[in-house]
Amino acid sequence: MSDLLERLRGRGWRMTAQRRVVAEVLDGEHVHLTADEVHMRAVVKLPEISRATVYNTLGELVTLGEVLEVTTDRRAKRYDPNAHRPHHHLVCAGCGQIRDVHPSGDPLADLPDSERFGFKVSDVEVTYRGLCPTCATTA
Amino acid sequence: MSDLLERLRGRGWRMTAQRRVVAEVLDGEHVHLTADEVHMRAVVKLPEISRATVYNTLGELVTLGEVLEVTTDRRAKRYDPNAHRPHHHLVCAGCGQIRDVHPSGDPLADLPDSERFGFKVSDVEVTYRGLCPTCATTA
DNA sequence: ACCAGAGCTTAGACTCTGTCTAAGTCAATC
DNA sequence: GATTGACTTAGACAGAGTCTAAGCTCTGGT
Ligand SMILES: [Mn+2]
Ligand SMILES: [Mn+2]
Ligand SMILES: [Zn+2]
Ligand SMILES: [Zn+2]
Repeated sequence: MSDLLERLRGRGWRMTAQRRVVAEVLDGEHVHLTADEVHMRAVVKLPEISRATVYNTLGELVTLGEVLEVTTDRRAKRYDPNAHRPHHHLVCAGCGQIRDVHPSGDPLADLPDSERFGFKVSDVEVTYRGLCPTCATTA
Repeated sequence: MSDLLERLRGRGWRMTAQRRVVAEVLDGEHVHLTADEVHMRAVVKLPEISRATVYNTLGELVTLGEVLEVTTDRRAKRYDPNAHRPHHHLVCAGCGQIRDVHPSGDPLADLPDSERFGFKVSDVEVTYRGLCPTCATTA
């Protein structure tokens, strides 16, 4: 993802300090940050960056397919820089941490035509839920 | 689900007009309503019922396992009275409608131990996304 | 049947995410 | 270096849900 900035420039993006910093934050952390977490980390590098710009930039990156949105609950959306290798997620119901997982099997193939109701099905998300080792023992 | 009220009484619930009405709304409609939609329908039967009570009652029903929460986007959560037959969901990206689907295969079995990171995995949600026949042609 | 009181309901304030707006700033081009 | 349209900003706004404090009511015990 280090060539993200190049790809963006190629798409006609103005290269601003703000966009660079948001890209750096996502590049550095292969985790699933909320917009406010991205903002907090961006502020360290560029104190005057605004919340609105972080939201705008994240939205643009999602539209470009460079970052995925992950919604596992009604709390804040999380932004996933691992957009280029398909995967699913395992979420701890206790602490909310998210891990990337790669199940075997193809859930799209598991949906027979008779269960598609004429929909053009284009995507499937699988969310596993459970308790991480820490939360399981602290329960 | 018509014996829902009985089960709830058995669990020590006080039987109030408000709870009865919420249960009736969910019983009557095998669809996926938002809390505000439940409230609107409840108000028809019991005009003074409050939004807070609808939220409280839905939350209790979810805790008891009588109703499922379905979060397919960042809009309002939806409440699913079909809690006793496992199923997954197919969501139209255009109009937001939700259908119950029953894929073959068991996604839980498809998650190898090496991909569980020591989690106690208890549940899996599969969300198919696509366009319904109407939205696919109107696109 | 009546009472006490725990449990339930209510209105509205509040929180949390995220979006929008209008004014100011700046990167890219000339 | 000037121009200009894209970008950024602060803060207002909105939607969904939670919380609170006060009042009401269901239920069990008498
Ligand atoms: Mn991920
Ligand atoms: Mn359902
Ligand atoms: Zn945990
Ligand atoms: Zn549709």
